[in-house]
Amino acid sequence: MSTIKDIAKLANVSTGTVSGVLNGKITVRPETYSKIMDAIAKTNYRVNALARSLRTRESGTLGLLLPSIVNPYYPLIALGVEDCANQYGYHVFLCNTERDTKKQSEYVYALTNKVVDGVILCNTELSKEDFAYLQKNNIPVVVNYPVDSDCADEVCIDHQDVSKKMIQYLLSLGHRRIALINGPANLFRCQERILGMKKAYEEAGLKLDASLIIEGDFSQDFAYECTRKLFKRKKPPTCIFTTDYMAASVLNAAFDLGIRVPEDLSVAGLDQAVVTRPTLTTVRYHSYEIGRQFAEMAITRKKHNAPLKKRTIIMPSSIVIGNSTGKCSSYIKLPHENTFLPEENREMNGEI
Amino acid sequence: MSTIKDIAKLANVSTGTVSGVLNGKITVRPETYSKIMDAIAKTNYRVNALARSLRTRESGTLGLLLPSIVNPYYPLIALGVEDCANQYGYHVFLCNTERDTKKQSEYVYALTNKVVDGVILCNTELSKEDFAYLQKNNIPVVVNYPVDSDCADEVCIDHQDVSKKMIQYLLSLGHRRIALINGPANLFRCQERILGMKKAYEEAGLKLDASLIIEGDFSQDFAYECTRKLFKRKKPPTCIFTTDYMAASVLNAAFDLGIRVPEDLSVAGLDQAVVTRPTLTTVRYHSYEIGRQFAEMAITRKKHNAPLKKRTIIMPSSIVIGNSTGKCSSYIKLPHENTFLPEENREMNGEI
DNA sequence: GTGAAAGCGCTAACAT
DNA sequence: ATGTTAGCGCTTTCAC
Repeated sequence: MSTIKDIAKLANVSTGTVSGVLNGKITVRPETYSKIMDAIAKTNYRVNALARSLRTRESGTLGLLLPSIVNPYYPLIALGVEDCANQYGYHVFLCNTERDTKKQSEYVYALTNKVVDGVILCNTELSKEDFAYLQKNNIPVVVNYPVDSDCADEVCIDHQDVSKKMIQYLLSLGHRRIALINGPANLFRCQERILGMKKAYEEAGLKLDASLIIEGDFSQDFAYECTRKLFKRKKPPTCIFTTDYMAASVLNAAFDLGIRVPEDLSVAGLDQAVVTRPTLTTVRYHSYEIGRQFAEMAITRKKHNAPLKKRTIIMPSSIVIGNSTGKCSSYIKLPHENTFLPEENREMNGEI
Repeated sequence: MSTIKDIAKLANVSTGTVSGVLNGKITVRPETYSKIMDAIAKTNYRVNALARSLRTRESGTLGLLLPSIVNPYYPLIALGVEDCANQYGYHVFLCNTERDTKKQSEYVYALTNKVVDGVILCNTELSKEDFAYLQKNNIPVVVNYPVDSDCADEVCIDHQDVSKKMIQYLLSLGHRRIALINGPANLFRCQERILGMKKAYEEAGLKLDASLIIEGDFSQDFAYECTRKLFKRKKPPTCIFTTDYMAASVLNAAFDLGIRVPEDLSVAGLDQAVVTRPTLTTVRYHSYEIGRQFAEMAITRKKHNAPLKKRTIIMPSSIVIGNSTGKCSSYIKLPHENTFLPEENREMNGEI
């Protein structure tokens, strides 16, 4: 490997000149320029990014923390992050934490050691210590959930609103027993989804059966088993609302149970990450764009020398109606069910 | 950020001692040891990996080139690579090339600049120049297809054998019009799959309709459209064989066309990356393990100081029978079809 | 066992 | 316009 010194010697100039030319920071005589370029071509010279970063304190790398890479939602985001980063000449360390707090910490510290220019926390809620550590080291942080810090940027989705609107839509189809297969209850977005659901019920003057809000772990296995269990209940749901990845599993479970979708069960997803039959009613998040925003935020914050005020973007989202949801029917009316109008429906005061 | 100098000053020792202790390369008096440790704890010191790498020429990072990240096969591999790398204290640059030759090149050069300890080329067939460049820079390279170089390791799958066995299985079900929705014809594994298919037909004494071998681009859109087109043919296939990601799309297309799987059409996949209904007959590759092997190879090659001989591993694979394949029937016998035993079948000499 | 000092390859003042 | 030089933070001889 040739170094800047070799180039300087070959071109009969100083290393400073070579460096200046390479970075477009100085103007030189055309003669000098070509001498340098010739030398570079001859030696196949390439900058050592490590040495450069050591001096400039810029590494041209971003760390992207994801809770999963198997859930198809995240590759979509990673794609956006990567594309945008590449456009800026940046690269991305992919850090798949598997929702493991320890792995999260390790990544945070490892990334700091490697002097990344920014860290993107996608659905990765760090501990106070880890977050503080990033801040102390002046590493630009971009998150997709609200944080206290004034100097971390946020690329968010109004999860509460999304959830509320979807539930409203499902209620409008006549569903009164909607199960929410949620993620871990301590996560912000999961709490928001519950709130949105509650609001939708409240505003409709309906009461919500709390047993239909289920805390899961975002895994397909859980969703599958959960669906089976729901259908062992005396009053199974007429509709299941969950993330796309889990919804795919719900569809499979329904298939295996001989439950028709949407005739017997409506299924609604969240984040438009899977392609199924029947097609899924879901919420489009523009994941790729979210990814791009993540990178954009991190990089611009780094490039900005002056301290930047916190920036918050709420990304748009829209409900996409598929074939997995339909009017609520009573196909799976169980023997023990009241054959009269169920009490839930009565609460709707004839709005159906 | 505190440096090794700060620690040295605080502990009243030299930087060399601190460094030696930190890397476990020297033994010091317990007293000295605790002085250093105290100082480190007090200052929250963390090594600067950049500076260290600049000296040691080891960065603790691997570059992983993938042709796609949306195809669920690749996240699975990435997971394996990452986990194994992490165990060795390494990190992974995820490089999603989208099968774009230019992006591939750019990544190769960028990674070299950043002084990666190894590059994993997963289904990424580099140009001669790019490959040579890596070799010239002494960067350990691991591939999953045969390469000329004596010093690149190979973690392969016997694609020909896999393809042959699957086709044999499908033939055994009575299928005689099996369509192969393949990837780009210039790719090694795609060629191998064709060869395997041909062998299976040959050995069965059957002749293969070349028009059923279709060059695709691994995209779901292509697979979907391709399926539709196949069913516009006078003689549609009774079976479609393709990769899992595309197979999922084939299932969707069949659903949309009202074609029942497996009654009207059998579908077989490759790489066990999707979960569908009906469940897919596919080939299990142990993708996660492949990923681990990738990382293992790259890292051990780097750690080995003496030049290592080329290592080649053939990873096992096994056919997994799902519900997407079944005995060939004549459900979709079209009016123009001969009602007598089709000529293809006659070639089987009564073996059916 | 520990310290001093050179140097990895680069950039950025500061000279000229 | 170009050269000189210090130094980023670390490791590693080589002394002692």
